[in-house]
Amino acid sequence: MCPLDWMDAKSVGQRPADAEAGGLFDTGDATALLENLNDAQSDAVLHGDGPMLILAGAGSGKTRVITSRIAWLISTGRAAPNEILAITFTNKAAREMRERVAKHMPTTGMWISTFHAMCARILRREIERLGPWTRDFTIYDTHDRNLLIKTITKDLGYDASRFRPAMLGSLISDEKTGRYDRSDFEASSFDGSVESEVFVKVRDRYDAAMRSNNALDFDDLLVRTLEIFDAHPGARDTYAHRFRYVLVDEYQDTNRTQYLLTRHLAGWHKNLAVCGDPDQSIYAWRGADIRNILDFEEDYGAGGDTAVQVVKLERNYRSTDCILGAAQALIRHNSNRKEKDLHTDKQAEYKVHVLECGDENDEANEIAARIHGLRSRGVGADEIAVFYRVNFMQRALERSLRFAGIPYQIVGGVEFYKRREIRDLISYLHLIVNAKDDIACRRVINVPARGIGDKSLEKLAHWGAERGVPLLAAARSEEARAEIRGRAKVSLAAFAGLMERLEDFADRPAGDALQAVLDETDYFGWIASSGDEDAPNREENVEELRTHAESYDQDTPDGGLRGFLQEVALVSDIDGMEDEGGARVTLMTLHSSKGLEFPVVFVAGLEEELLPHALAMSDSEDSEDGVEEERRLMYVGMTRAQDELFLTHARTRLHFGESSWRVPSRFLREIPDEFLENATETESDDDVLGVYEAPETAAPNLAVGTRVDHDHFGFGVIERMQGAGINARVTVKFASVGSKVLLVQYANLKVVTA
DNA sequence: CAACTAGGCTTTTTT
DNA sequence: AGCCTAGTTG
Repeated sequence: MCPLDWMDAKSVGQRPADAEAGGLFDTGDATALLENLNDAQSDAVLHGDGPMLILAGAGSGKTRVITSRIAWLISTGRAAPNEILAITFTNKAAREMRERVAKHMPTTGMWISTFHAMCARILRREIERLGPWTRDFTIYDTHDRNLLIKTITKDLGYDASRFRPAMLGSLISDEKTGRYDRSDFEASSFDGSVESEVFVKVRDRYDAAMRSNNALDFDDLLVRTLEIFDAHPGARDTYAHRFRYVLVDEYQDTNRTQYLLTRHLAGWHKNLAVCGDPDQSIYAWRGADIRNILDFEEDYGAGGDTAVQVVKLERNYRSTDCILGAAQALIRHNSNRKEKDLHTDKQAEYKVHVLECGDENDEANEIAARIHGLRSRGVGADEIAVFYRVNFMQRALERSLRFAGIPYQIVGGVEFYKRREIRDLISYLHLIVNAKDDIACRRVINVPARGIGDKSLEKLAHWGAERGVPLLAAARSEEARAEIRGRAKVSLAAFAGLMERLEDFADRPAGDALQAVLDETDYFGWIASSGDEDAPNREENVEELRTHAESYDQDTPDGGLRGFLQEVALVSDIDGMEDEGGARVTLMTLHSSKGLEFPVVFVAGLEEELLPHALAMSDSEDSEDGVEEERRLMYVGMTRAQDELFLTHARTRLHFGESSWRVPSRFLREIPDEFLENATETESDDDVLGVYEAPETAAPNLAVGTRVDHDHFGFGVIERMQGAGINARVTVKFASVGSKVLLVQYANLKVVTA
């Protein structure tokens, strides 16, 4: 096998279970594909050549249309499998689409992936055209990116707490995803300020560092591919000629760079089908530009020889009329949208439930209790999902579910690949493949702790920088080590030797390489001796990584360490979601829920400042744009539900260790009563911007004489209550320390019932 | 010079 | 409540 082709290994291994060996697919299969499609759906499936825009409302059977279309194109001989390019939003969606197409025919040679995975694949072949990079480049995730920016910022002598790496990083990203034009930058007050001066300096240094580290960040994957397409038409045409049909899903969430890539890829055959729903555009903050889909018709129709075929999928097969009605009523509050007539035949058995709760724990307990009820009614745990706006909300939910004995899985959150031990080991592997990866080297040079501290590291980095030599090369240089004394010097030599022994594993299977790292570093020994109470957990994580690597080797014999690292770099939260392994309730952010569906859905935290989120309203130029995107997010969440939908909010919530009063979300008021059950008390008597009145006492369940439990002071009895709302105070007589006056909102008192 | 401990400050969402 | 930074100790 040609070494450049190792990225193809994966698709080669894929073989549909029910494909007939050899032979073509009988045309009868094509008619079977069209069964049970409505008119609009079959229009989309049967569209011939030329551009097509599929406006697919929530739950309108979009995935089925795309997969049927692919199958139709192939079974009618319009395209060979390797002439199909389908781009999805997540790796999980790509995997599912491949599986569904595979039910009809072999998918060998078909490209079904995300933009990022596609670009990574192209770059593994083409990037050497751009100069310093080699095809062994490392992909940096956001965390790696921020680490590098931080060292650069400090290196330039700036205060990293004033110029925060994450902030600078997202500006760099904004530029690359085309969120801002150059002219926007120049026109803004940002230009010419100290901030912009710092930004420009950091950005240029970052760019240079990425080249010398032989690394690319997520945005670079797209941008560098685009650069190659622009500068090397021959290279571009290889792909443009190959892909006779191009399909892009979730088109409303593509950014400027992805738009341009799509233009290149579909530029030859011009058979581009895009699919999406402007009402579900929720990634503007990441550079997604809704104009891509809104202007598609004009864009691809104007001056072209074929008009754009526009198909509207407006029949919803997912939700009940009540859920759909509520969601539609909500989204109509967005002024900046095209109205569409989404309808369903499914009669509601239940209205949308609105649950008002005391605090975040009550909310979580209430959800757990409802789930318990649902399950005893025969609803499977895997048929239930809980969505929330921000990750920290997961903790309270998790605790309640665990307490209630309800099995659950969390998508995202403390992601597996973000855990320290996993990052350490992956960094070792990166360093084996790409010796120029200074971020990886910095990470592992003192892991396990071998007495190489900041000072030695900086000396080494300085030595390397002066000579334009990577950190690892410096560590391996006797001359560089001569500048360092004591135990650090000895350890450095040991580290150099270690890496030399690991070097050869670059071309070996991932499992072997990982095992070598574990052996060489005595990683388990180091975990065990750390005395960390978390040690067993960390060992387990490492075991899981080992299993992961081994199964990758098994499934992808030609992938090797490089292939494994690539896959790992691009896995997303949602990709880890398991469909098997016992029925479990799924917990995830609203953003992650896109594209999924569940019979029963809970959306928690329907409060102002949380949903819509405060930062979404403050940080865009136009706060109304921010609110509209939040409303779309809510819309996405609601339309995931098939039969039953619960919306919950709390009166107080603990955030940053402080409890505060919450105002129910405006989104609740925007849903007409007719769709709701248990309308909240704020419904009736509030004007448009109604303010939620805090109850007289901070906690209605507290009263003089109530027995309470306090985290620190233990048991006590309430002697006196004063103040109201946020100032409410109680005097509690504790068994241990006598009487104390406490602010109710901070005290976290639990009523003792027994 | 590296490992350990206390205070400050922060988190929206993710390929 | 946690993570990072700065200050302290071995």
